[in-house]
Amino acid sequence: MSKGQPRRVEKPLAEVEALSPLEDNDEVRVQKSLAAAIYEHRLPPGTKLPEVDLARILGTSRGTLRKVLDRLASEHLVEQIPNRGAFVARPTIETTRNVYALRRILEAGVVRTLSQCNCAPWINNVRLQVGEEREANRVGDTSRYIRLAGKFHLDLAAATGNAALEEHLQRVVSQTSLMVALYDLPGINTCSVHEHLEILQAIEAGQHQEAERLMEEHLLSCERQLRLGEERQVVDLAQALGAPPAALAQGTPPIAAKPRRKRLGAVA
Amino acid sequence: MSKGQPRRVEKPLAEVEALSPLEDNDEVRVQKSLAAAIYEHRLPPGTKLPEVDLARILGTSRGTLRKVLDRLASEHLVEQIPNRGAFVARPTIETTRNVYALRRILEAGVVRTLSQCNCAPWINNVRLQVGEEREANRVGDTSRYIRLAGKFHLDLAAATGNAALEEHLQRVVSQTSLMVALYDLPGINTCSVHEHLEILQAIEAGQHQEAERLMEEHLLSCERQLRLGEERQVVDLAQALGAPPAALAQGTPPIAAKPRRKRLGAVA
DNA sequence: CGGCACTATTTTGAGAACAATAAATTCTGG
DNA sequence: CCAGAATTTATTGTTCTCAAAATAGTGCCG
Repeated sequence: MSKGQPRRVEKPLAEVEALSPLEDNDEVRVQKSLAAAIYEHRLPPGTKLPEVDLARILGTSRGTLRKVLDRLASEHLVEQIPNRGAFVARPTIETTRNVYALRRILEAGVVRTLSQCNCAPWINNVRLQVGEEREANRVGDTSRYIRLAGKFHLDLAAATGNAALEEHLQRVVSQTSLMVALYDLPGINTCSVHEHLEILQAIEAGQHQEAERLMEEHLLSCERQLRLGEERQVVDLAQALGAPPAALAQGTPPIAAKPRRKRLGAVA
Repeated sequence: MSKGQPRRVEKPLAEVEALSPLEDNDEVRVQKSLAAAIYEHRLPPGTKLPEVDLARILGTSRGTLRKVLDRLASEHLVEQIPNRGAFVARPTIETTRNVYALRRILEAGVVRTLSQCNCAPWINNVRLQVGEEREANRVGDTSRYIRLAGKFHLDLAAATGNAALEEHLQRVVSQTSLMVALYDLPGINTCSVHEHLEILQAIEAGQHQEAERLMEEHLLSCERQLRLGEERQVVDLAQALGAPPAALAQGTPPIAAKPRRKRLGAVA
């Protein structure tokens, strides 16, 4: 037989091969969209995330969206309440303190690791990005500023070449963004660009100890900018009464009802 | 109808209430089972995990098992290959080095944090457990020994009171178990009980620096016990040819085929 | 007029059936 | 007897449907 043509010819073969870095699978695309929206404060903590609406908005099926919500829940970016649905997470004050402490540990480790590497190739790129950071801050582009400020820390982690370290830091940095959204005073900006530059300088100069100290100090000052004294309820009320967000999140009610007690004795 | 009695009386109310801490949900039960089996080397790296079989064995539905596999994949305990299924993960040598480096960072942070706490209440319990550890090691109860050796590190993390730190360490410790299964020489035992005791001693004596140094040294020596020079393929062949596991994992072929190519959406 | 119980709607949770893909086997031709 | 291709089988992936739970709305009674 003429075997020049196997019978699979009708199968689309062009699109089967290249995929991973260029075009994204539906799942990862949806996950990135949602994670970015949460990270950049376009979806404030407590926002309800109804499955069908989100699926329609993001152009995917309910099943995949469900999977994405599960995964984001495992990263503590969303909370899932049984039979109630998913909400953008609202980390407690205690969690906030813990995560900042963890960040200090991780990022001190990053700086220490970097002190054994060659900084030359990447440090200039990072420095340029800090410039963009400053610019975004000046202009008032919050989303962009948040993204870049986080990217600074993640870039340092990436520069270590330790993918595991980078991944774990990614998680806590994402969580941190939620905490900033919850507890930060609106006018103040979290990461000081100046401190970022100082850290870079110390790294470049080979002053490990000093760089490590500066990083810990920087993270401490970030944490100190948060209002962690008050109860979470206060923040709720402020959000609920003070600012009707209207167009912020698509029509979502500004407060998420407290997960009522798990239905104890309904019948007395 | 007589409305004095609300109509919901016939609803079973006993089973509605208590659930969270005492009895486990199906999902978490299955996840714990699988994670424990992997952690304790009852399911060696590369083992195929077919959905229907596992679902039947663990007494759950395919859907929930699927969810559990997804979650374990996000913790890097299993690898998922599109259209091929899930396998117990086989971390590379590079990943192994990275994870050990991350453990050094995290656990040095644990010890540092502990130096600011009051050790009195918990340190005796931990010391008792190290005794059990030694006993399990002497008797040759591998599963128990693995569990206890890991538990030492996790207990220290738990003692810090930082849940986030504990959670992240949990992840890397679990991964470490896979690496030990892959790269450790069979006869040697990973965590030296003696070193654990030394670390406890230093913590109790308030010698922070020394405790931190001992911990890093301990983790370094754990990593050094692994054969990380050789390629992973060698280990594969050794497993495949040398030891027919038979009853180890239920009838699973000893090698996992190389992940071909990742797949794409495929819809034209 | 306010509170409570009931009904109805909406939303989530889970199972089952169906479709797609890769591996294994068998069949045919050289 | 071997090689290669087509079929068959087994396993995964997706979608759909149905049931359960919670919330919101409505009417009734105090």
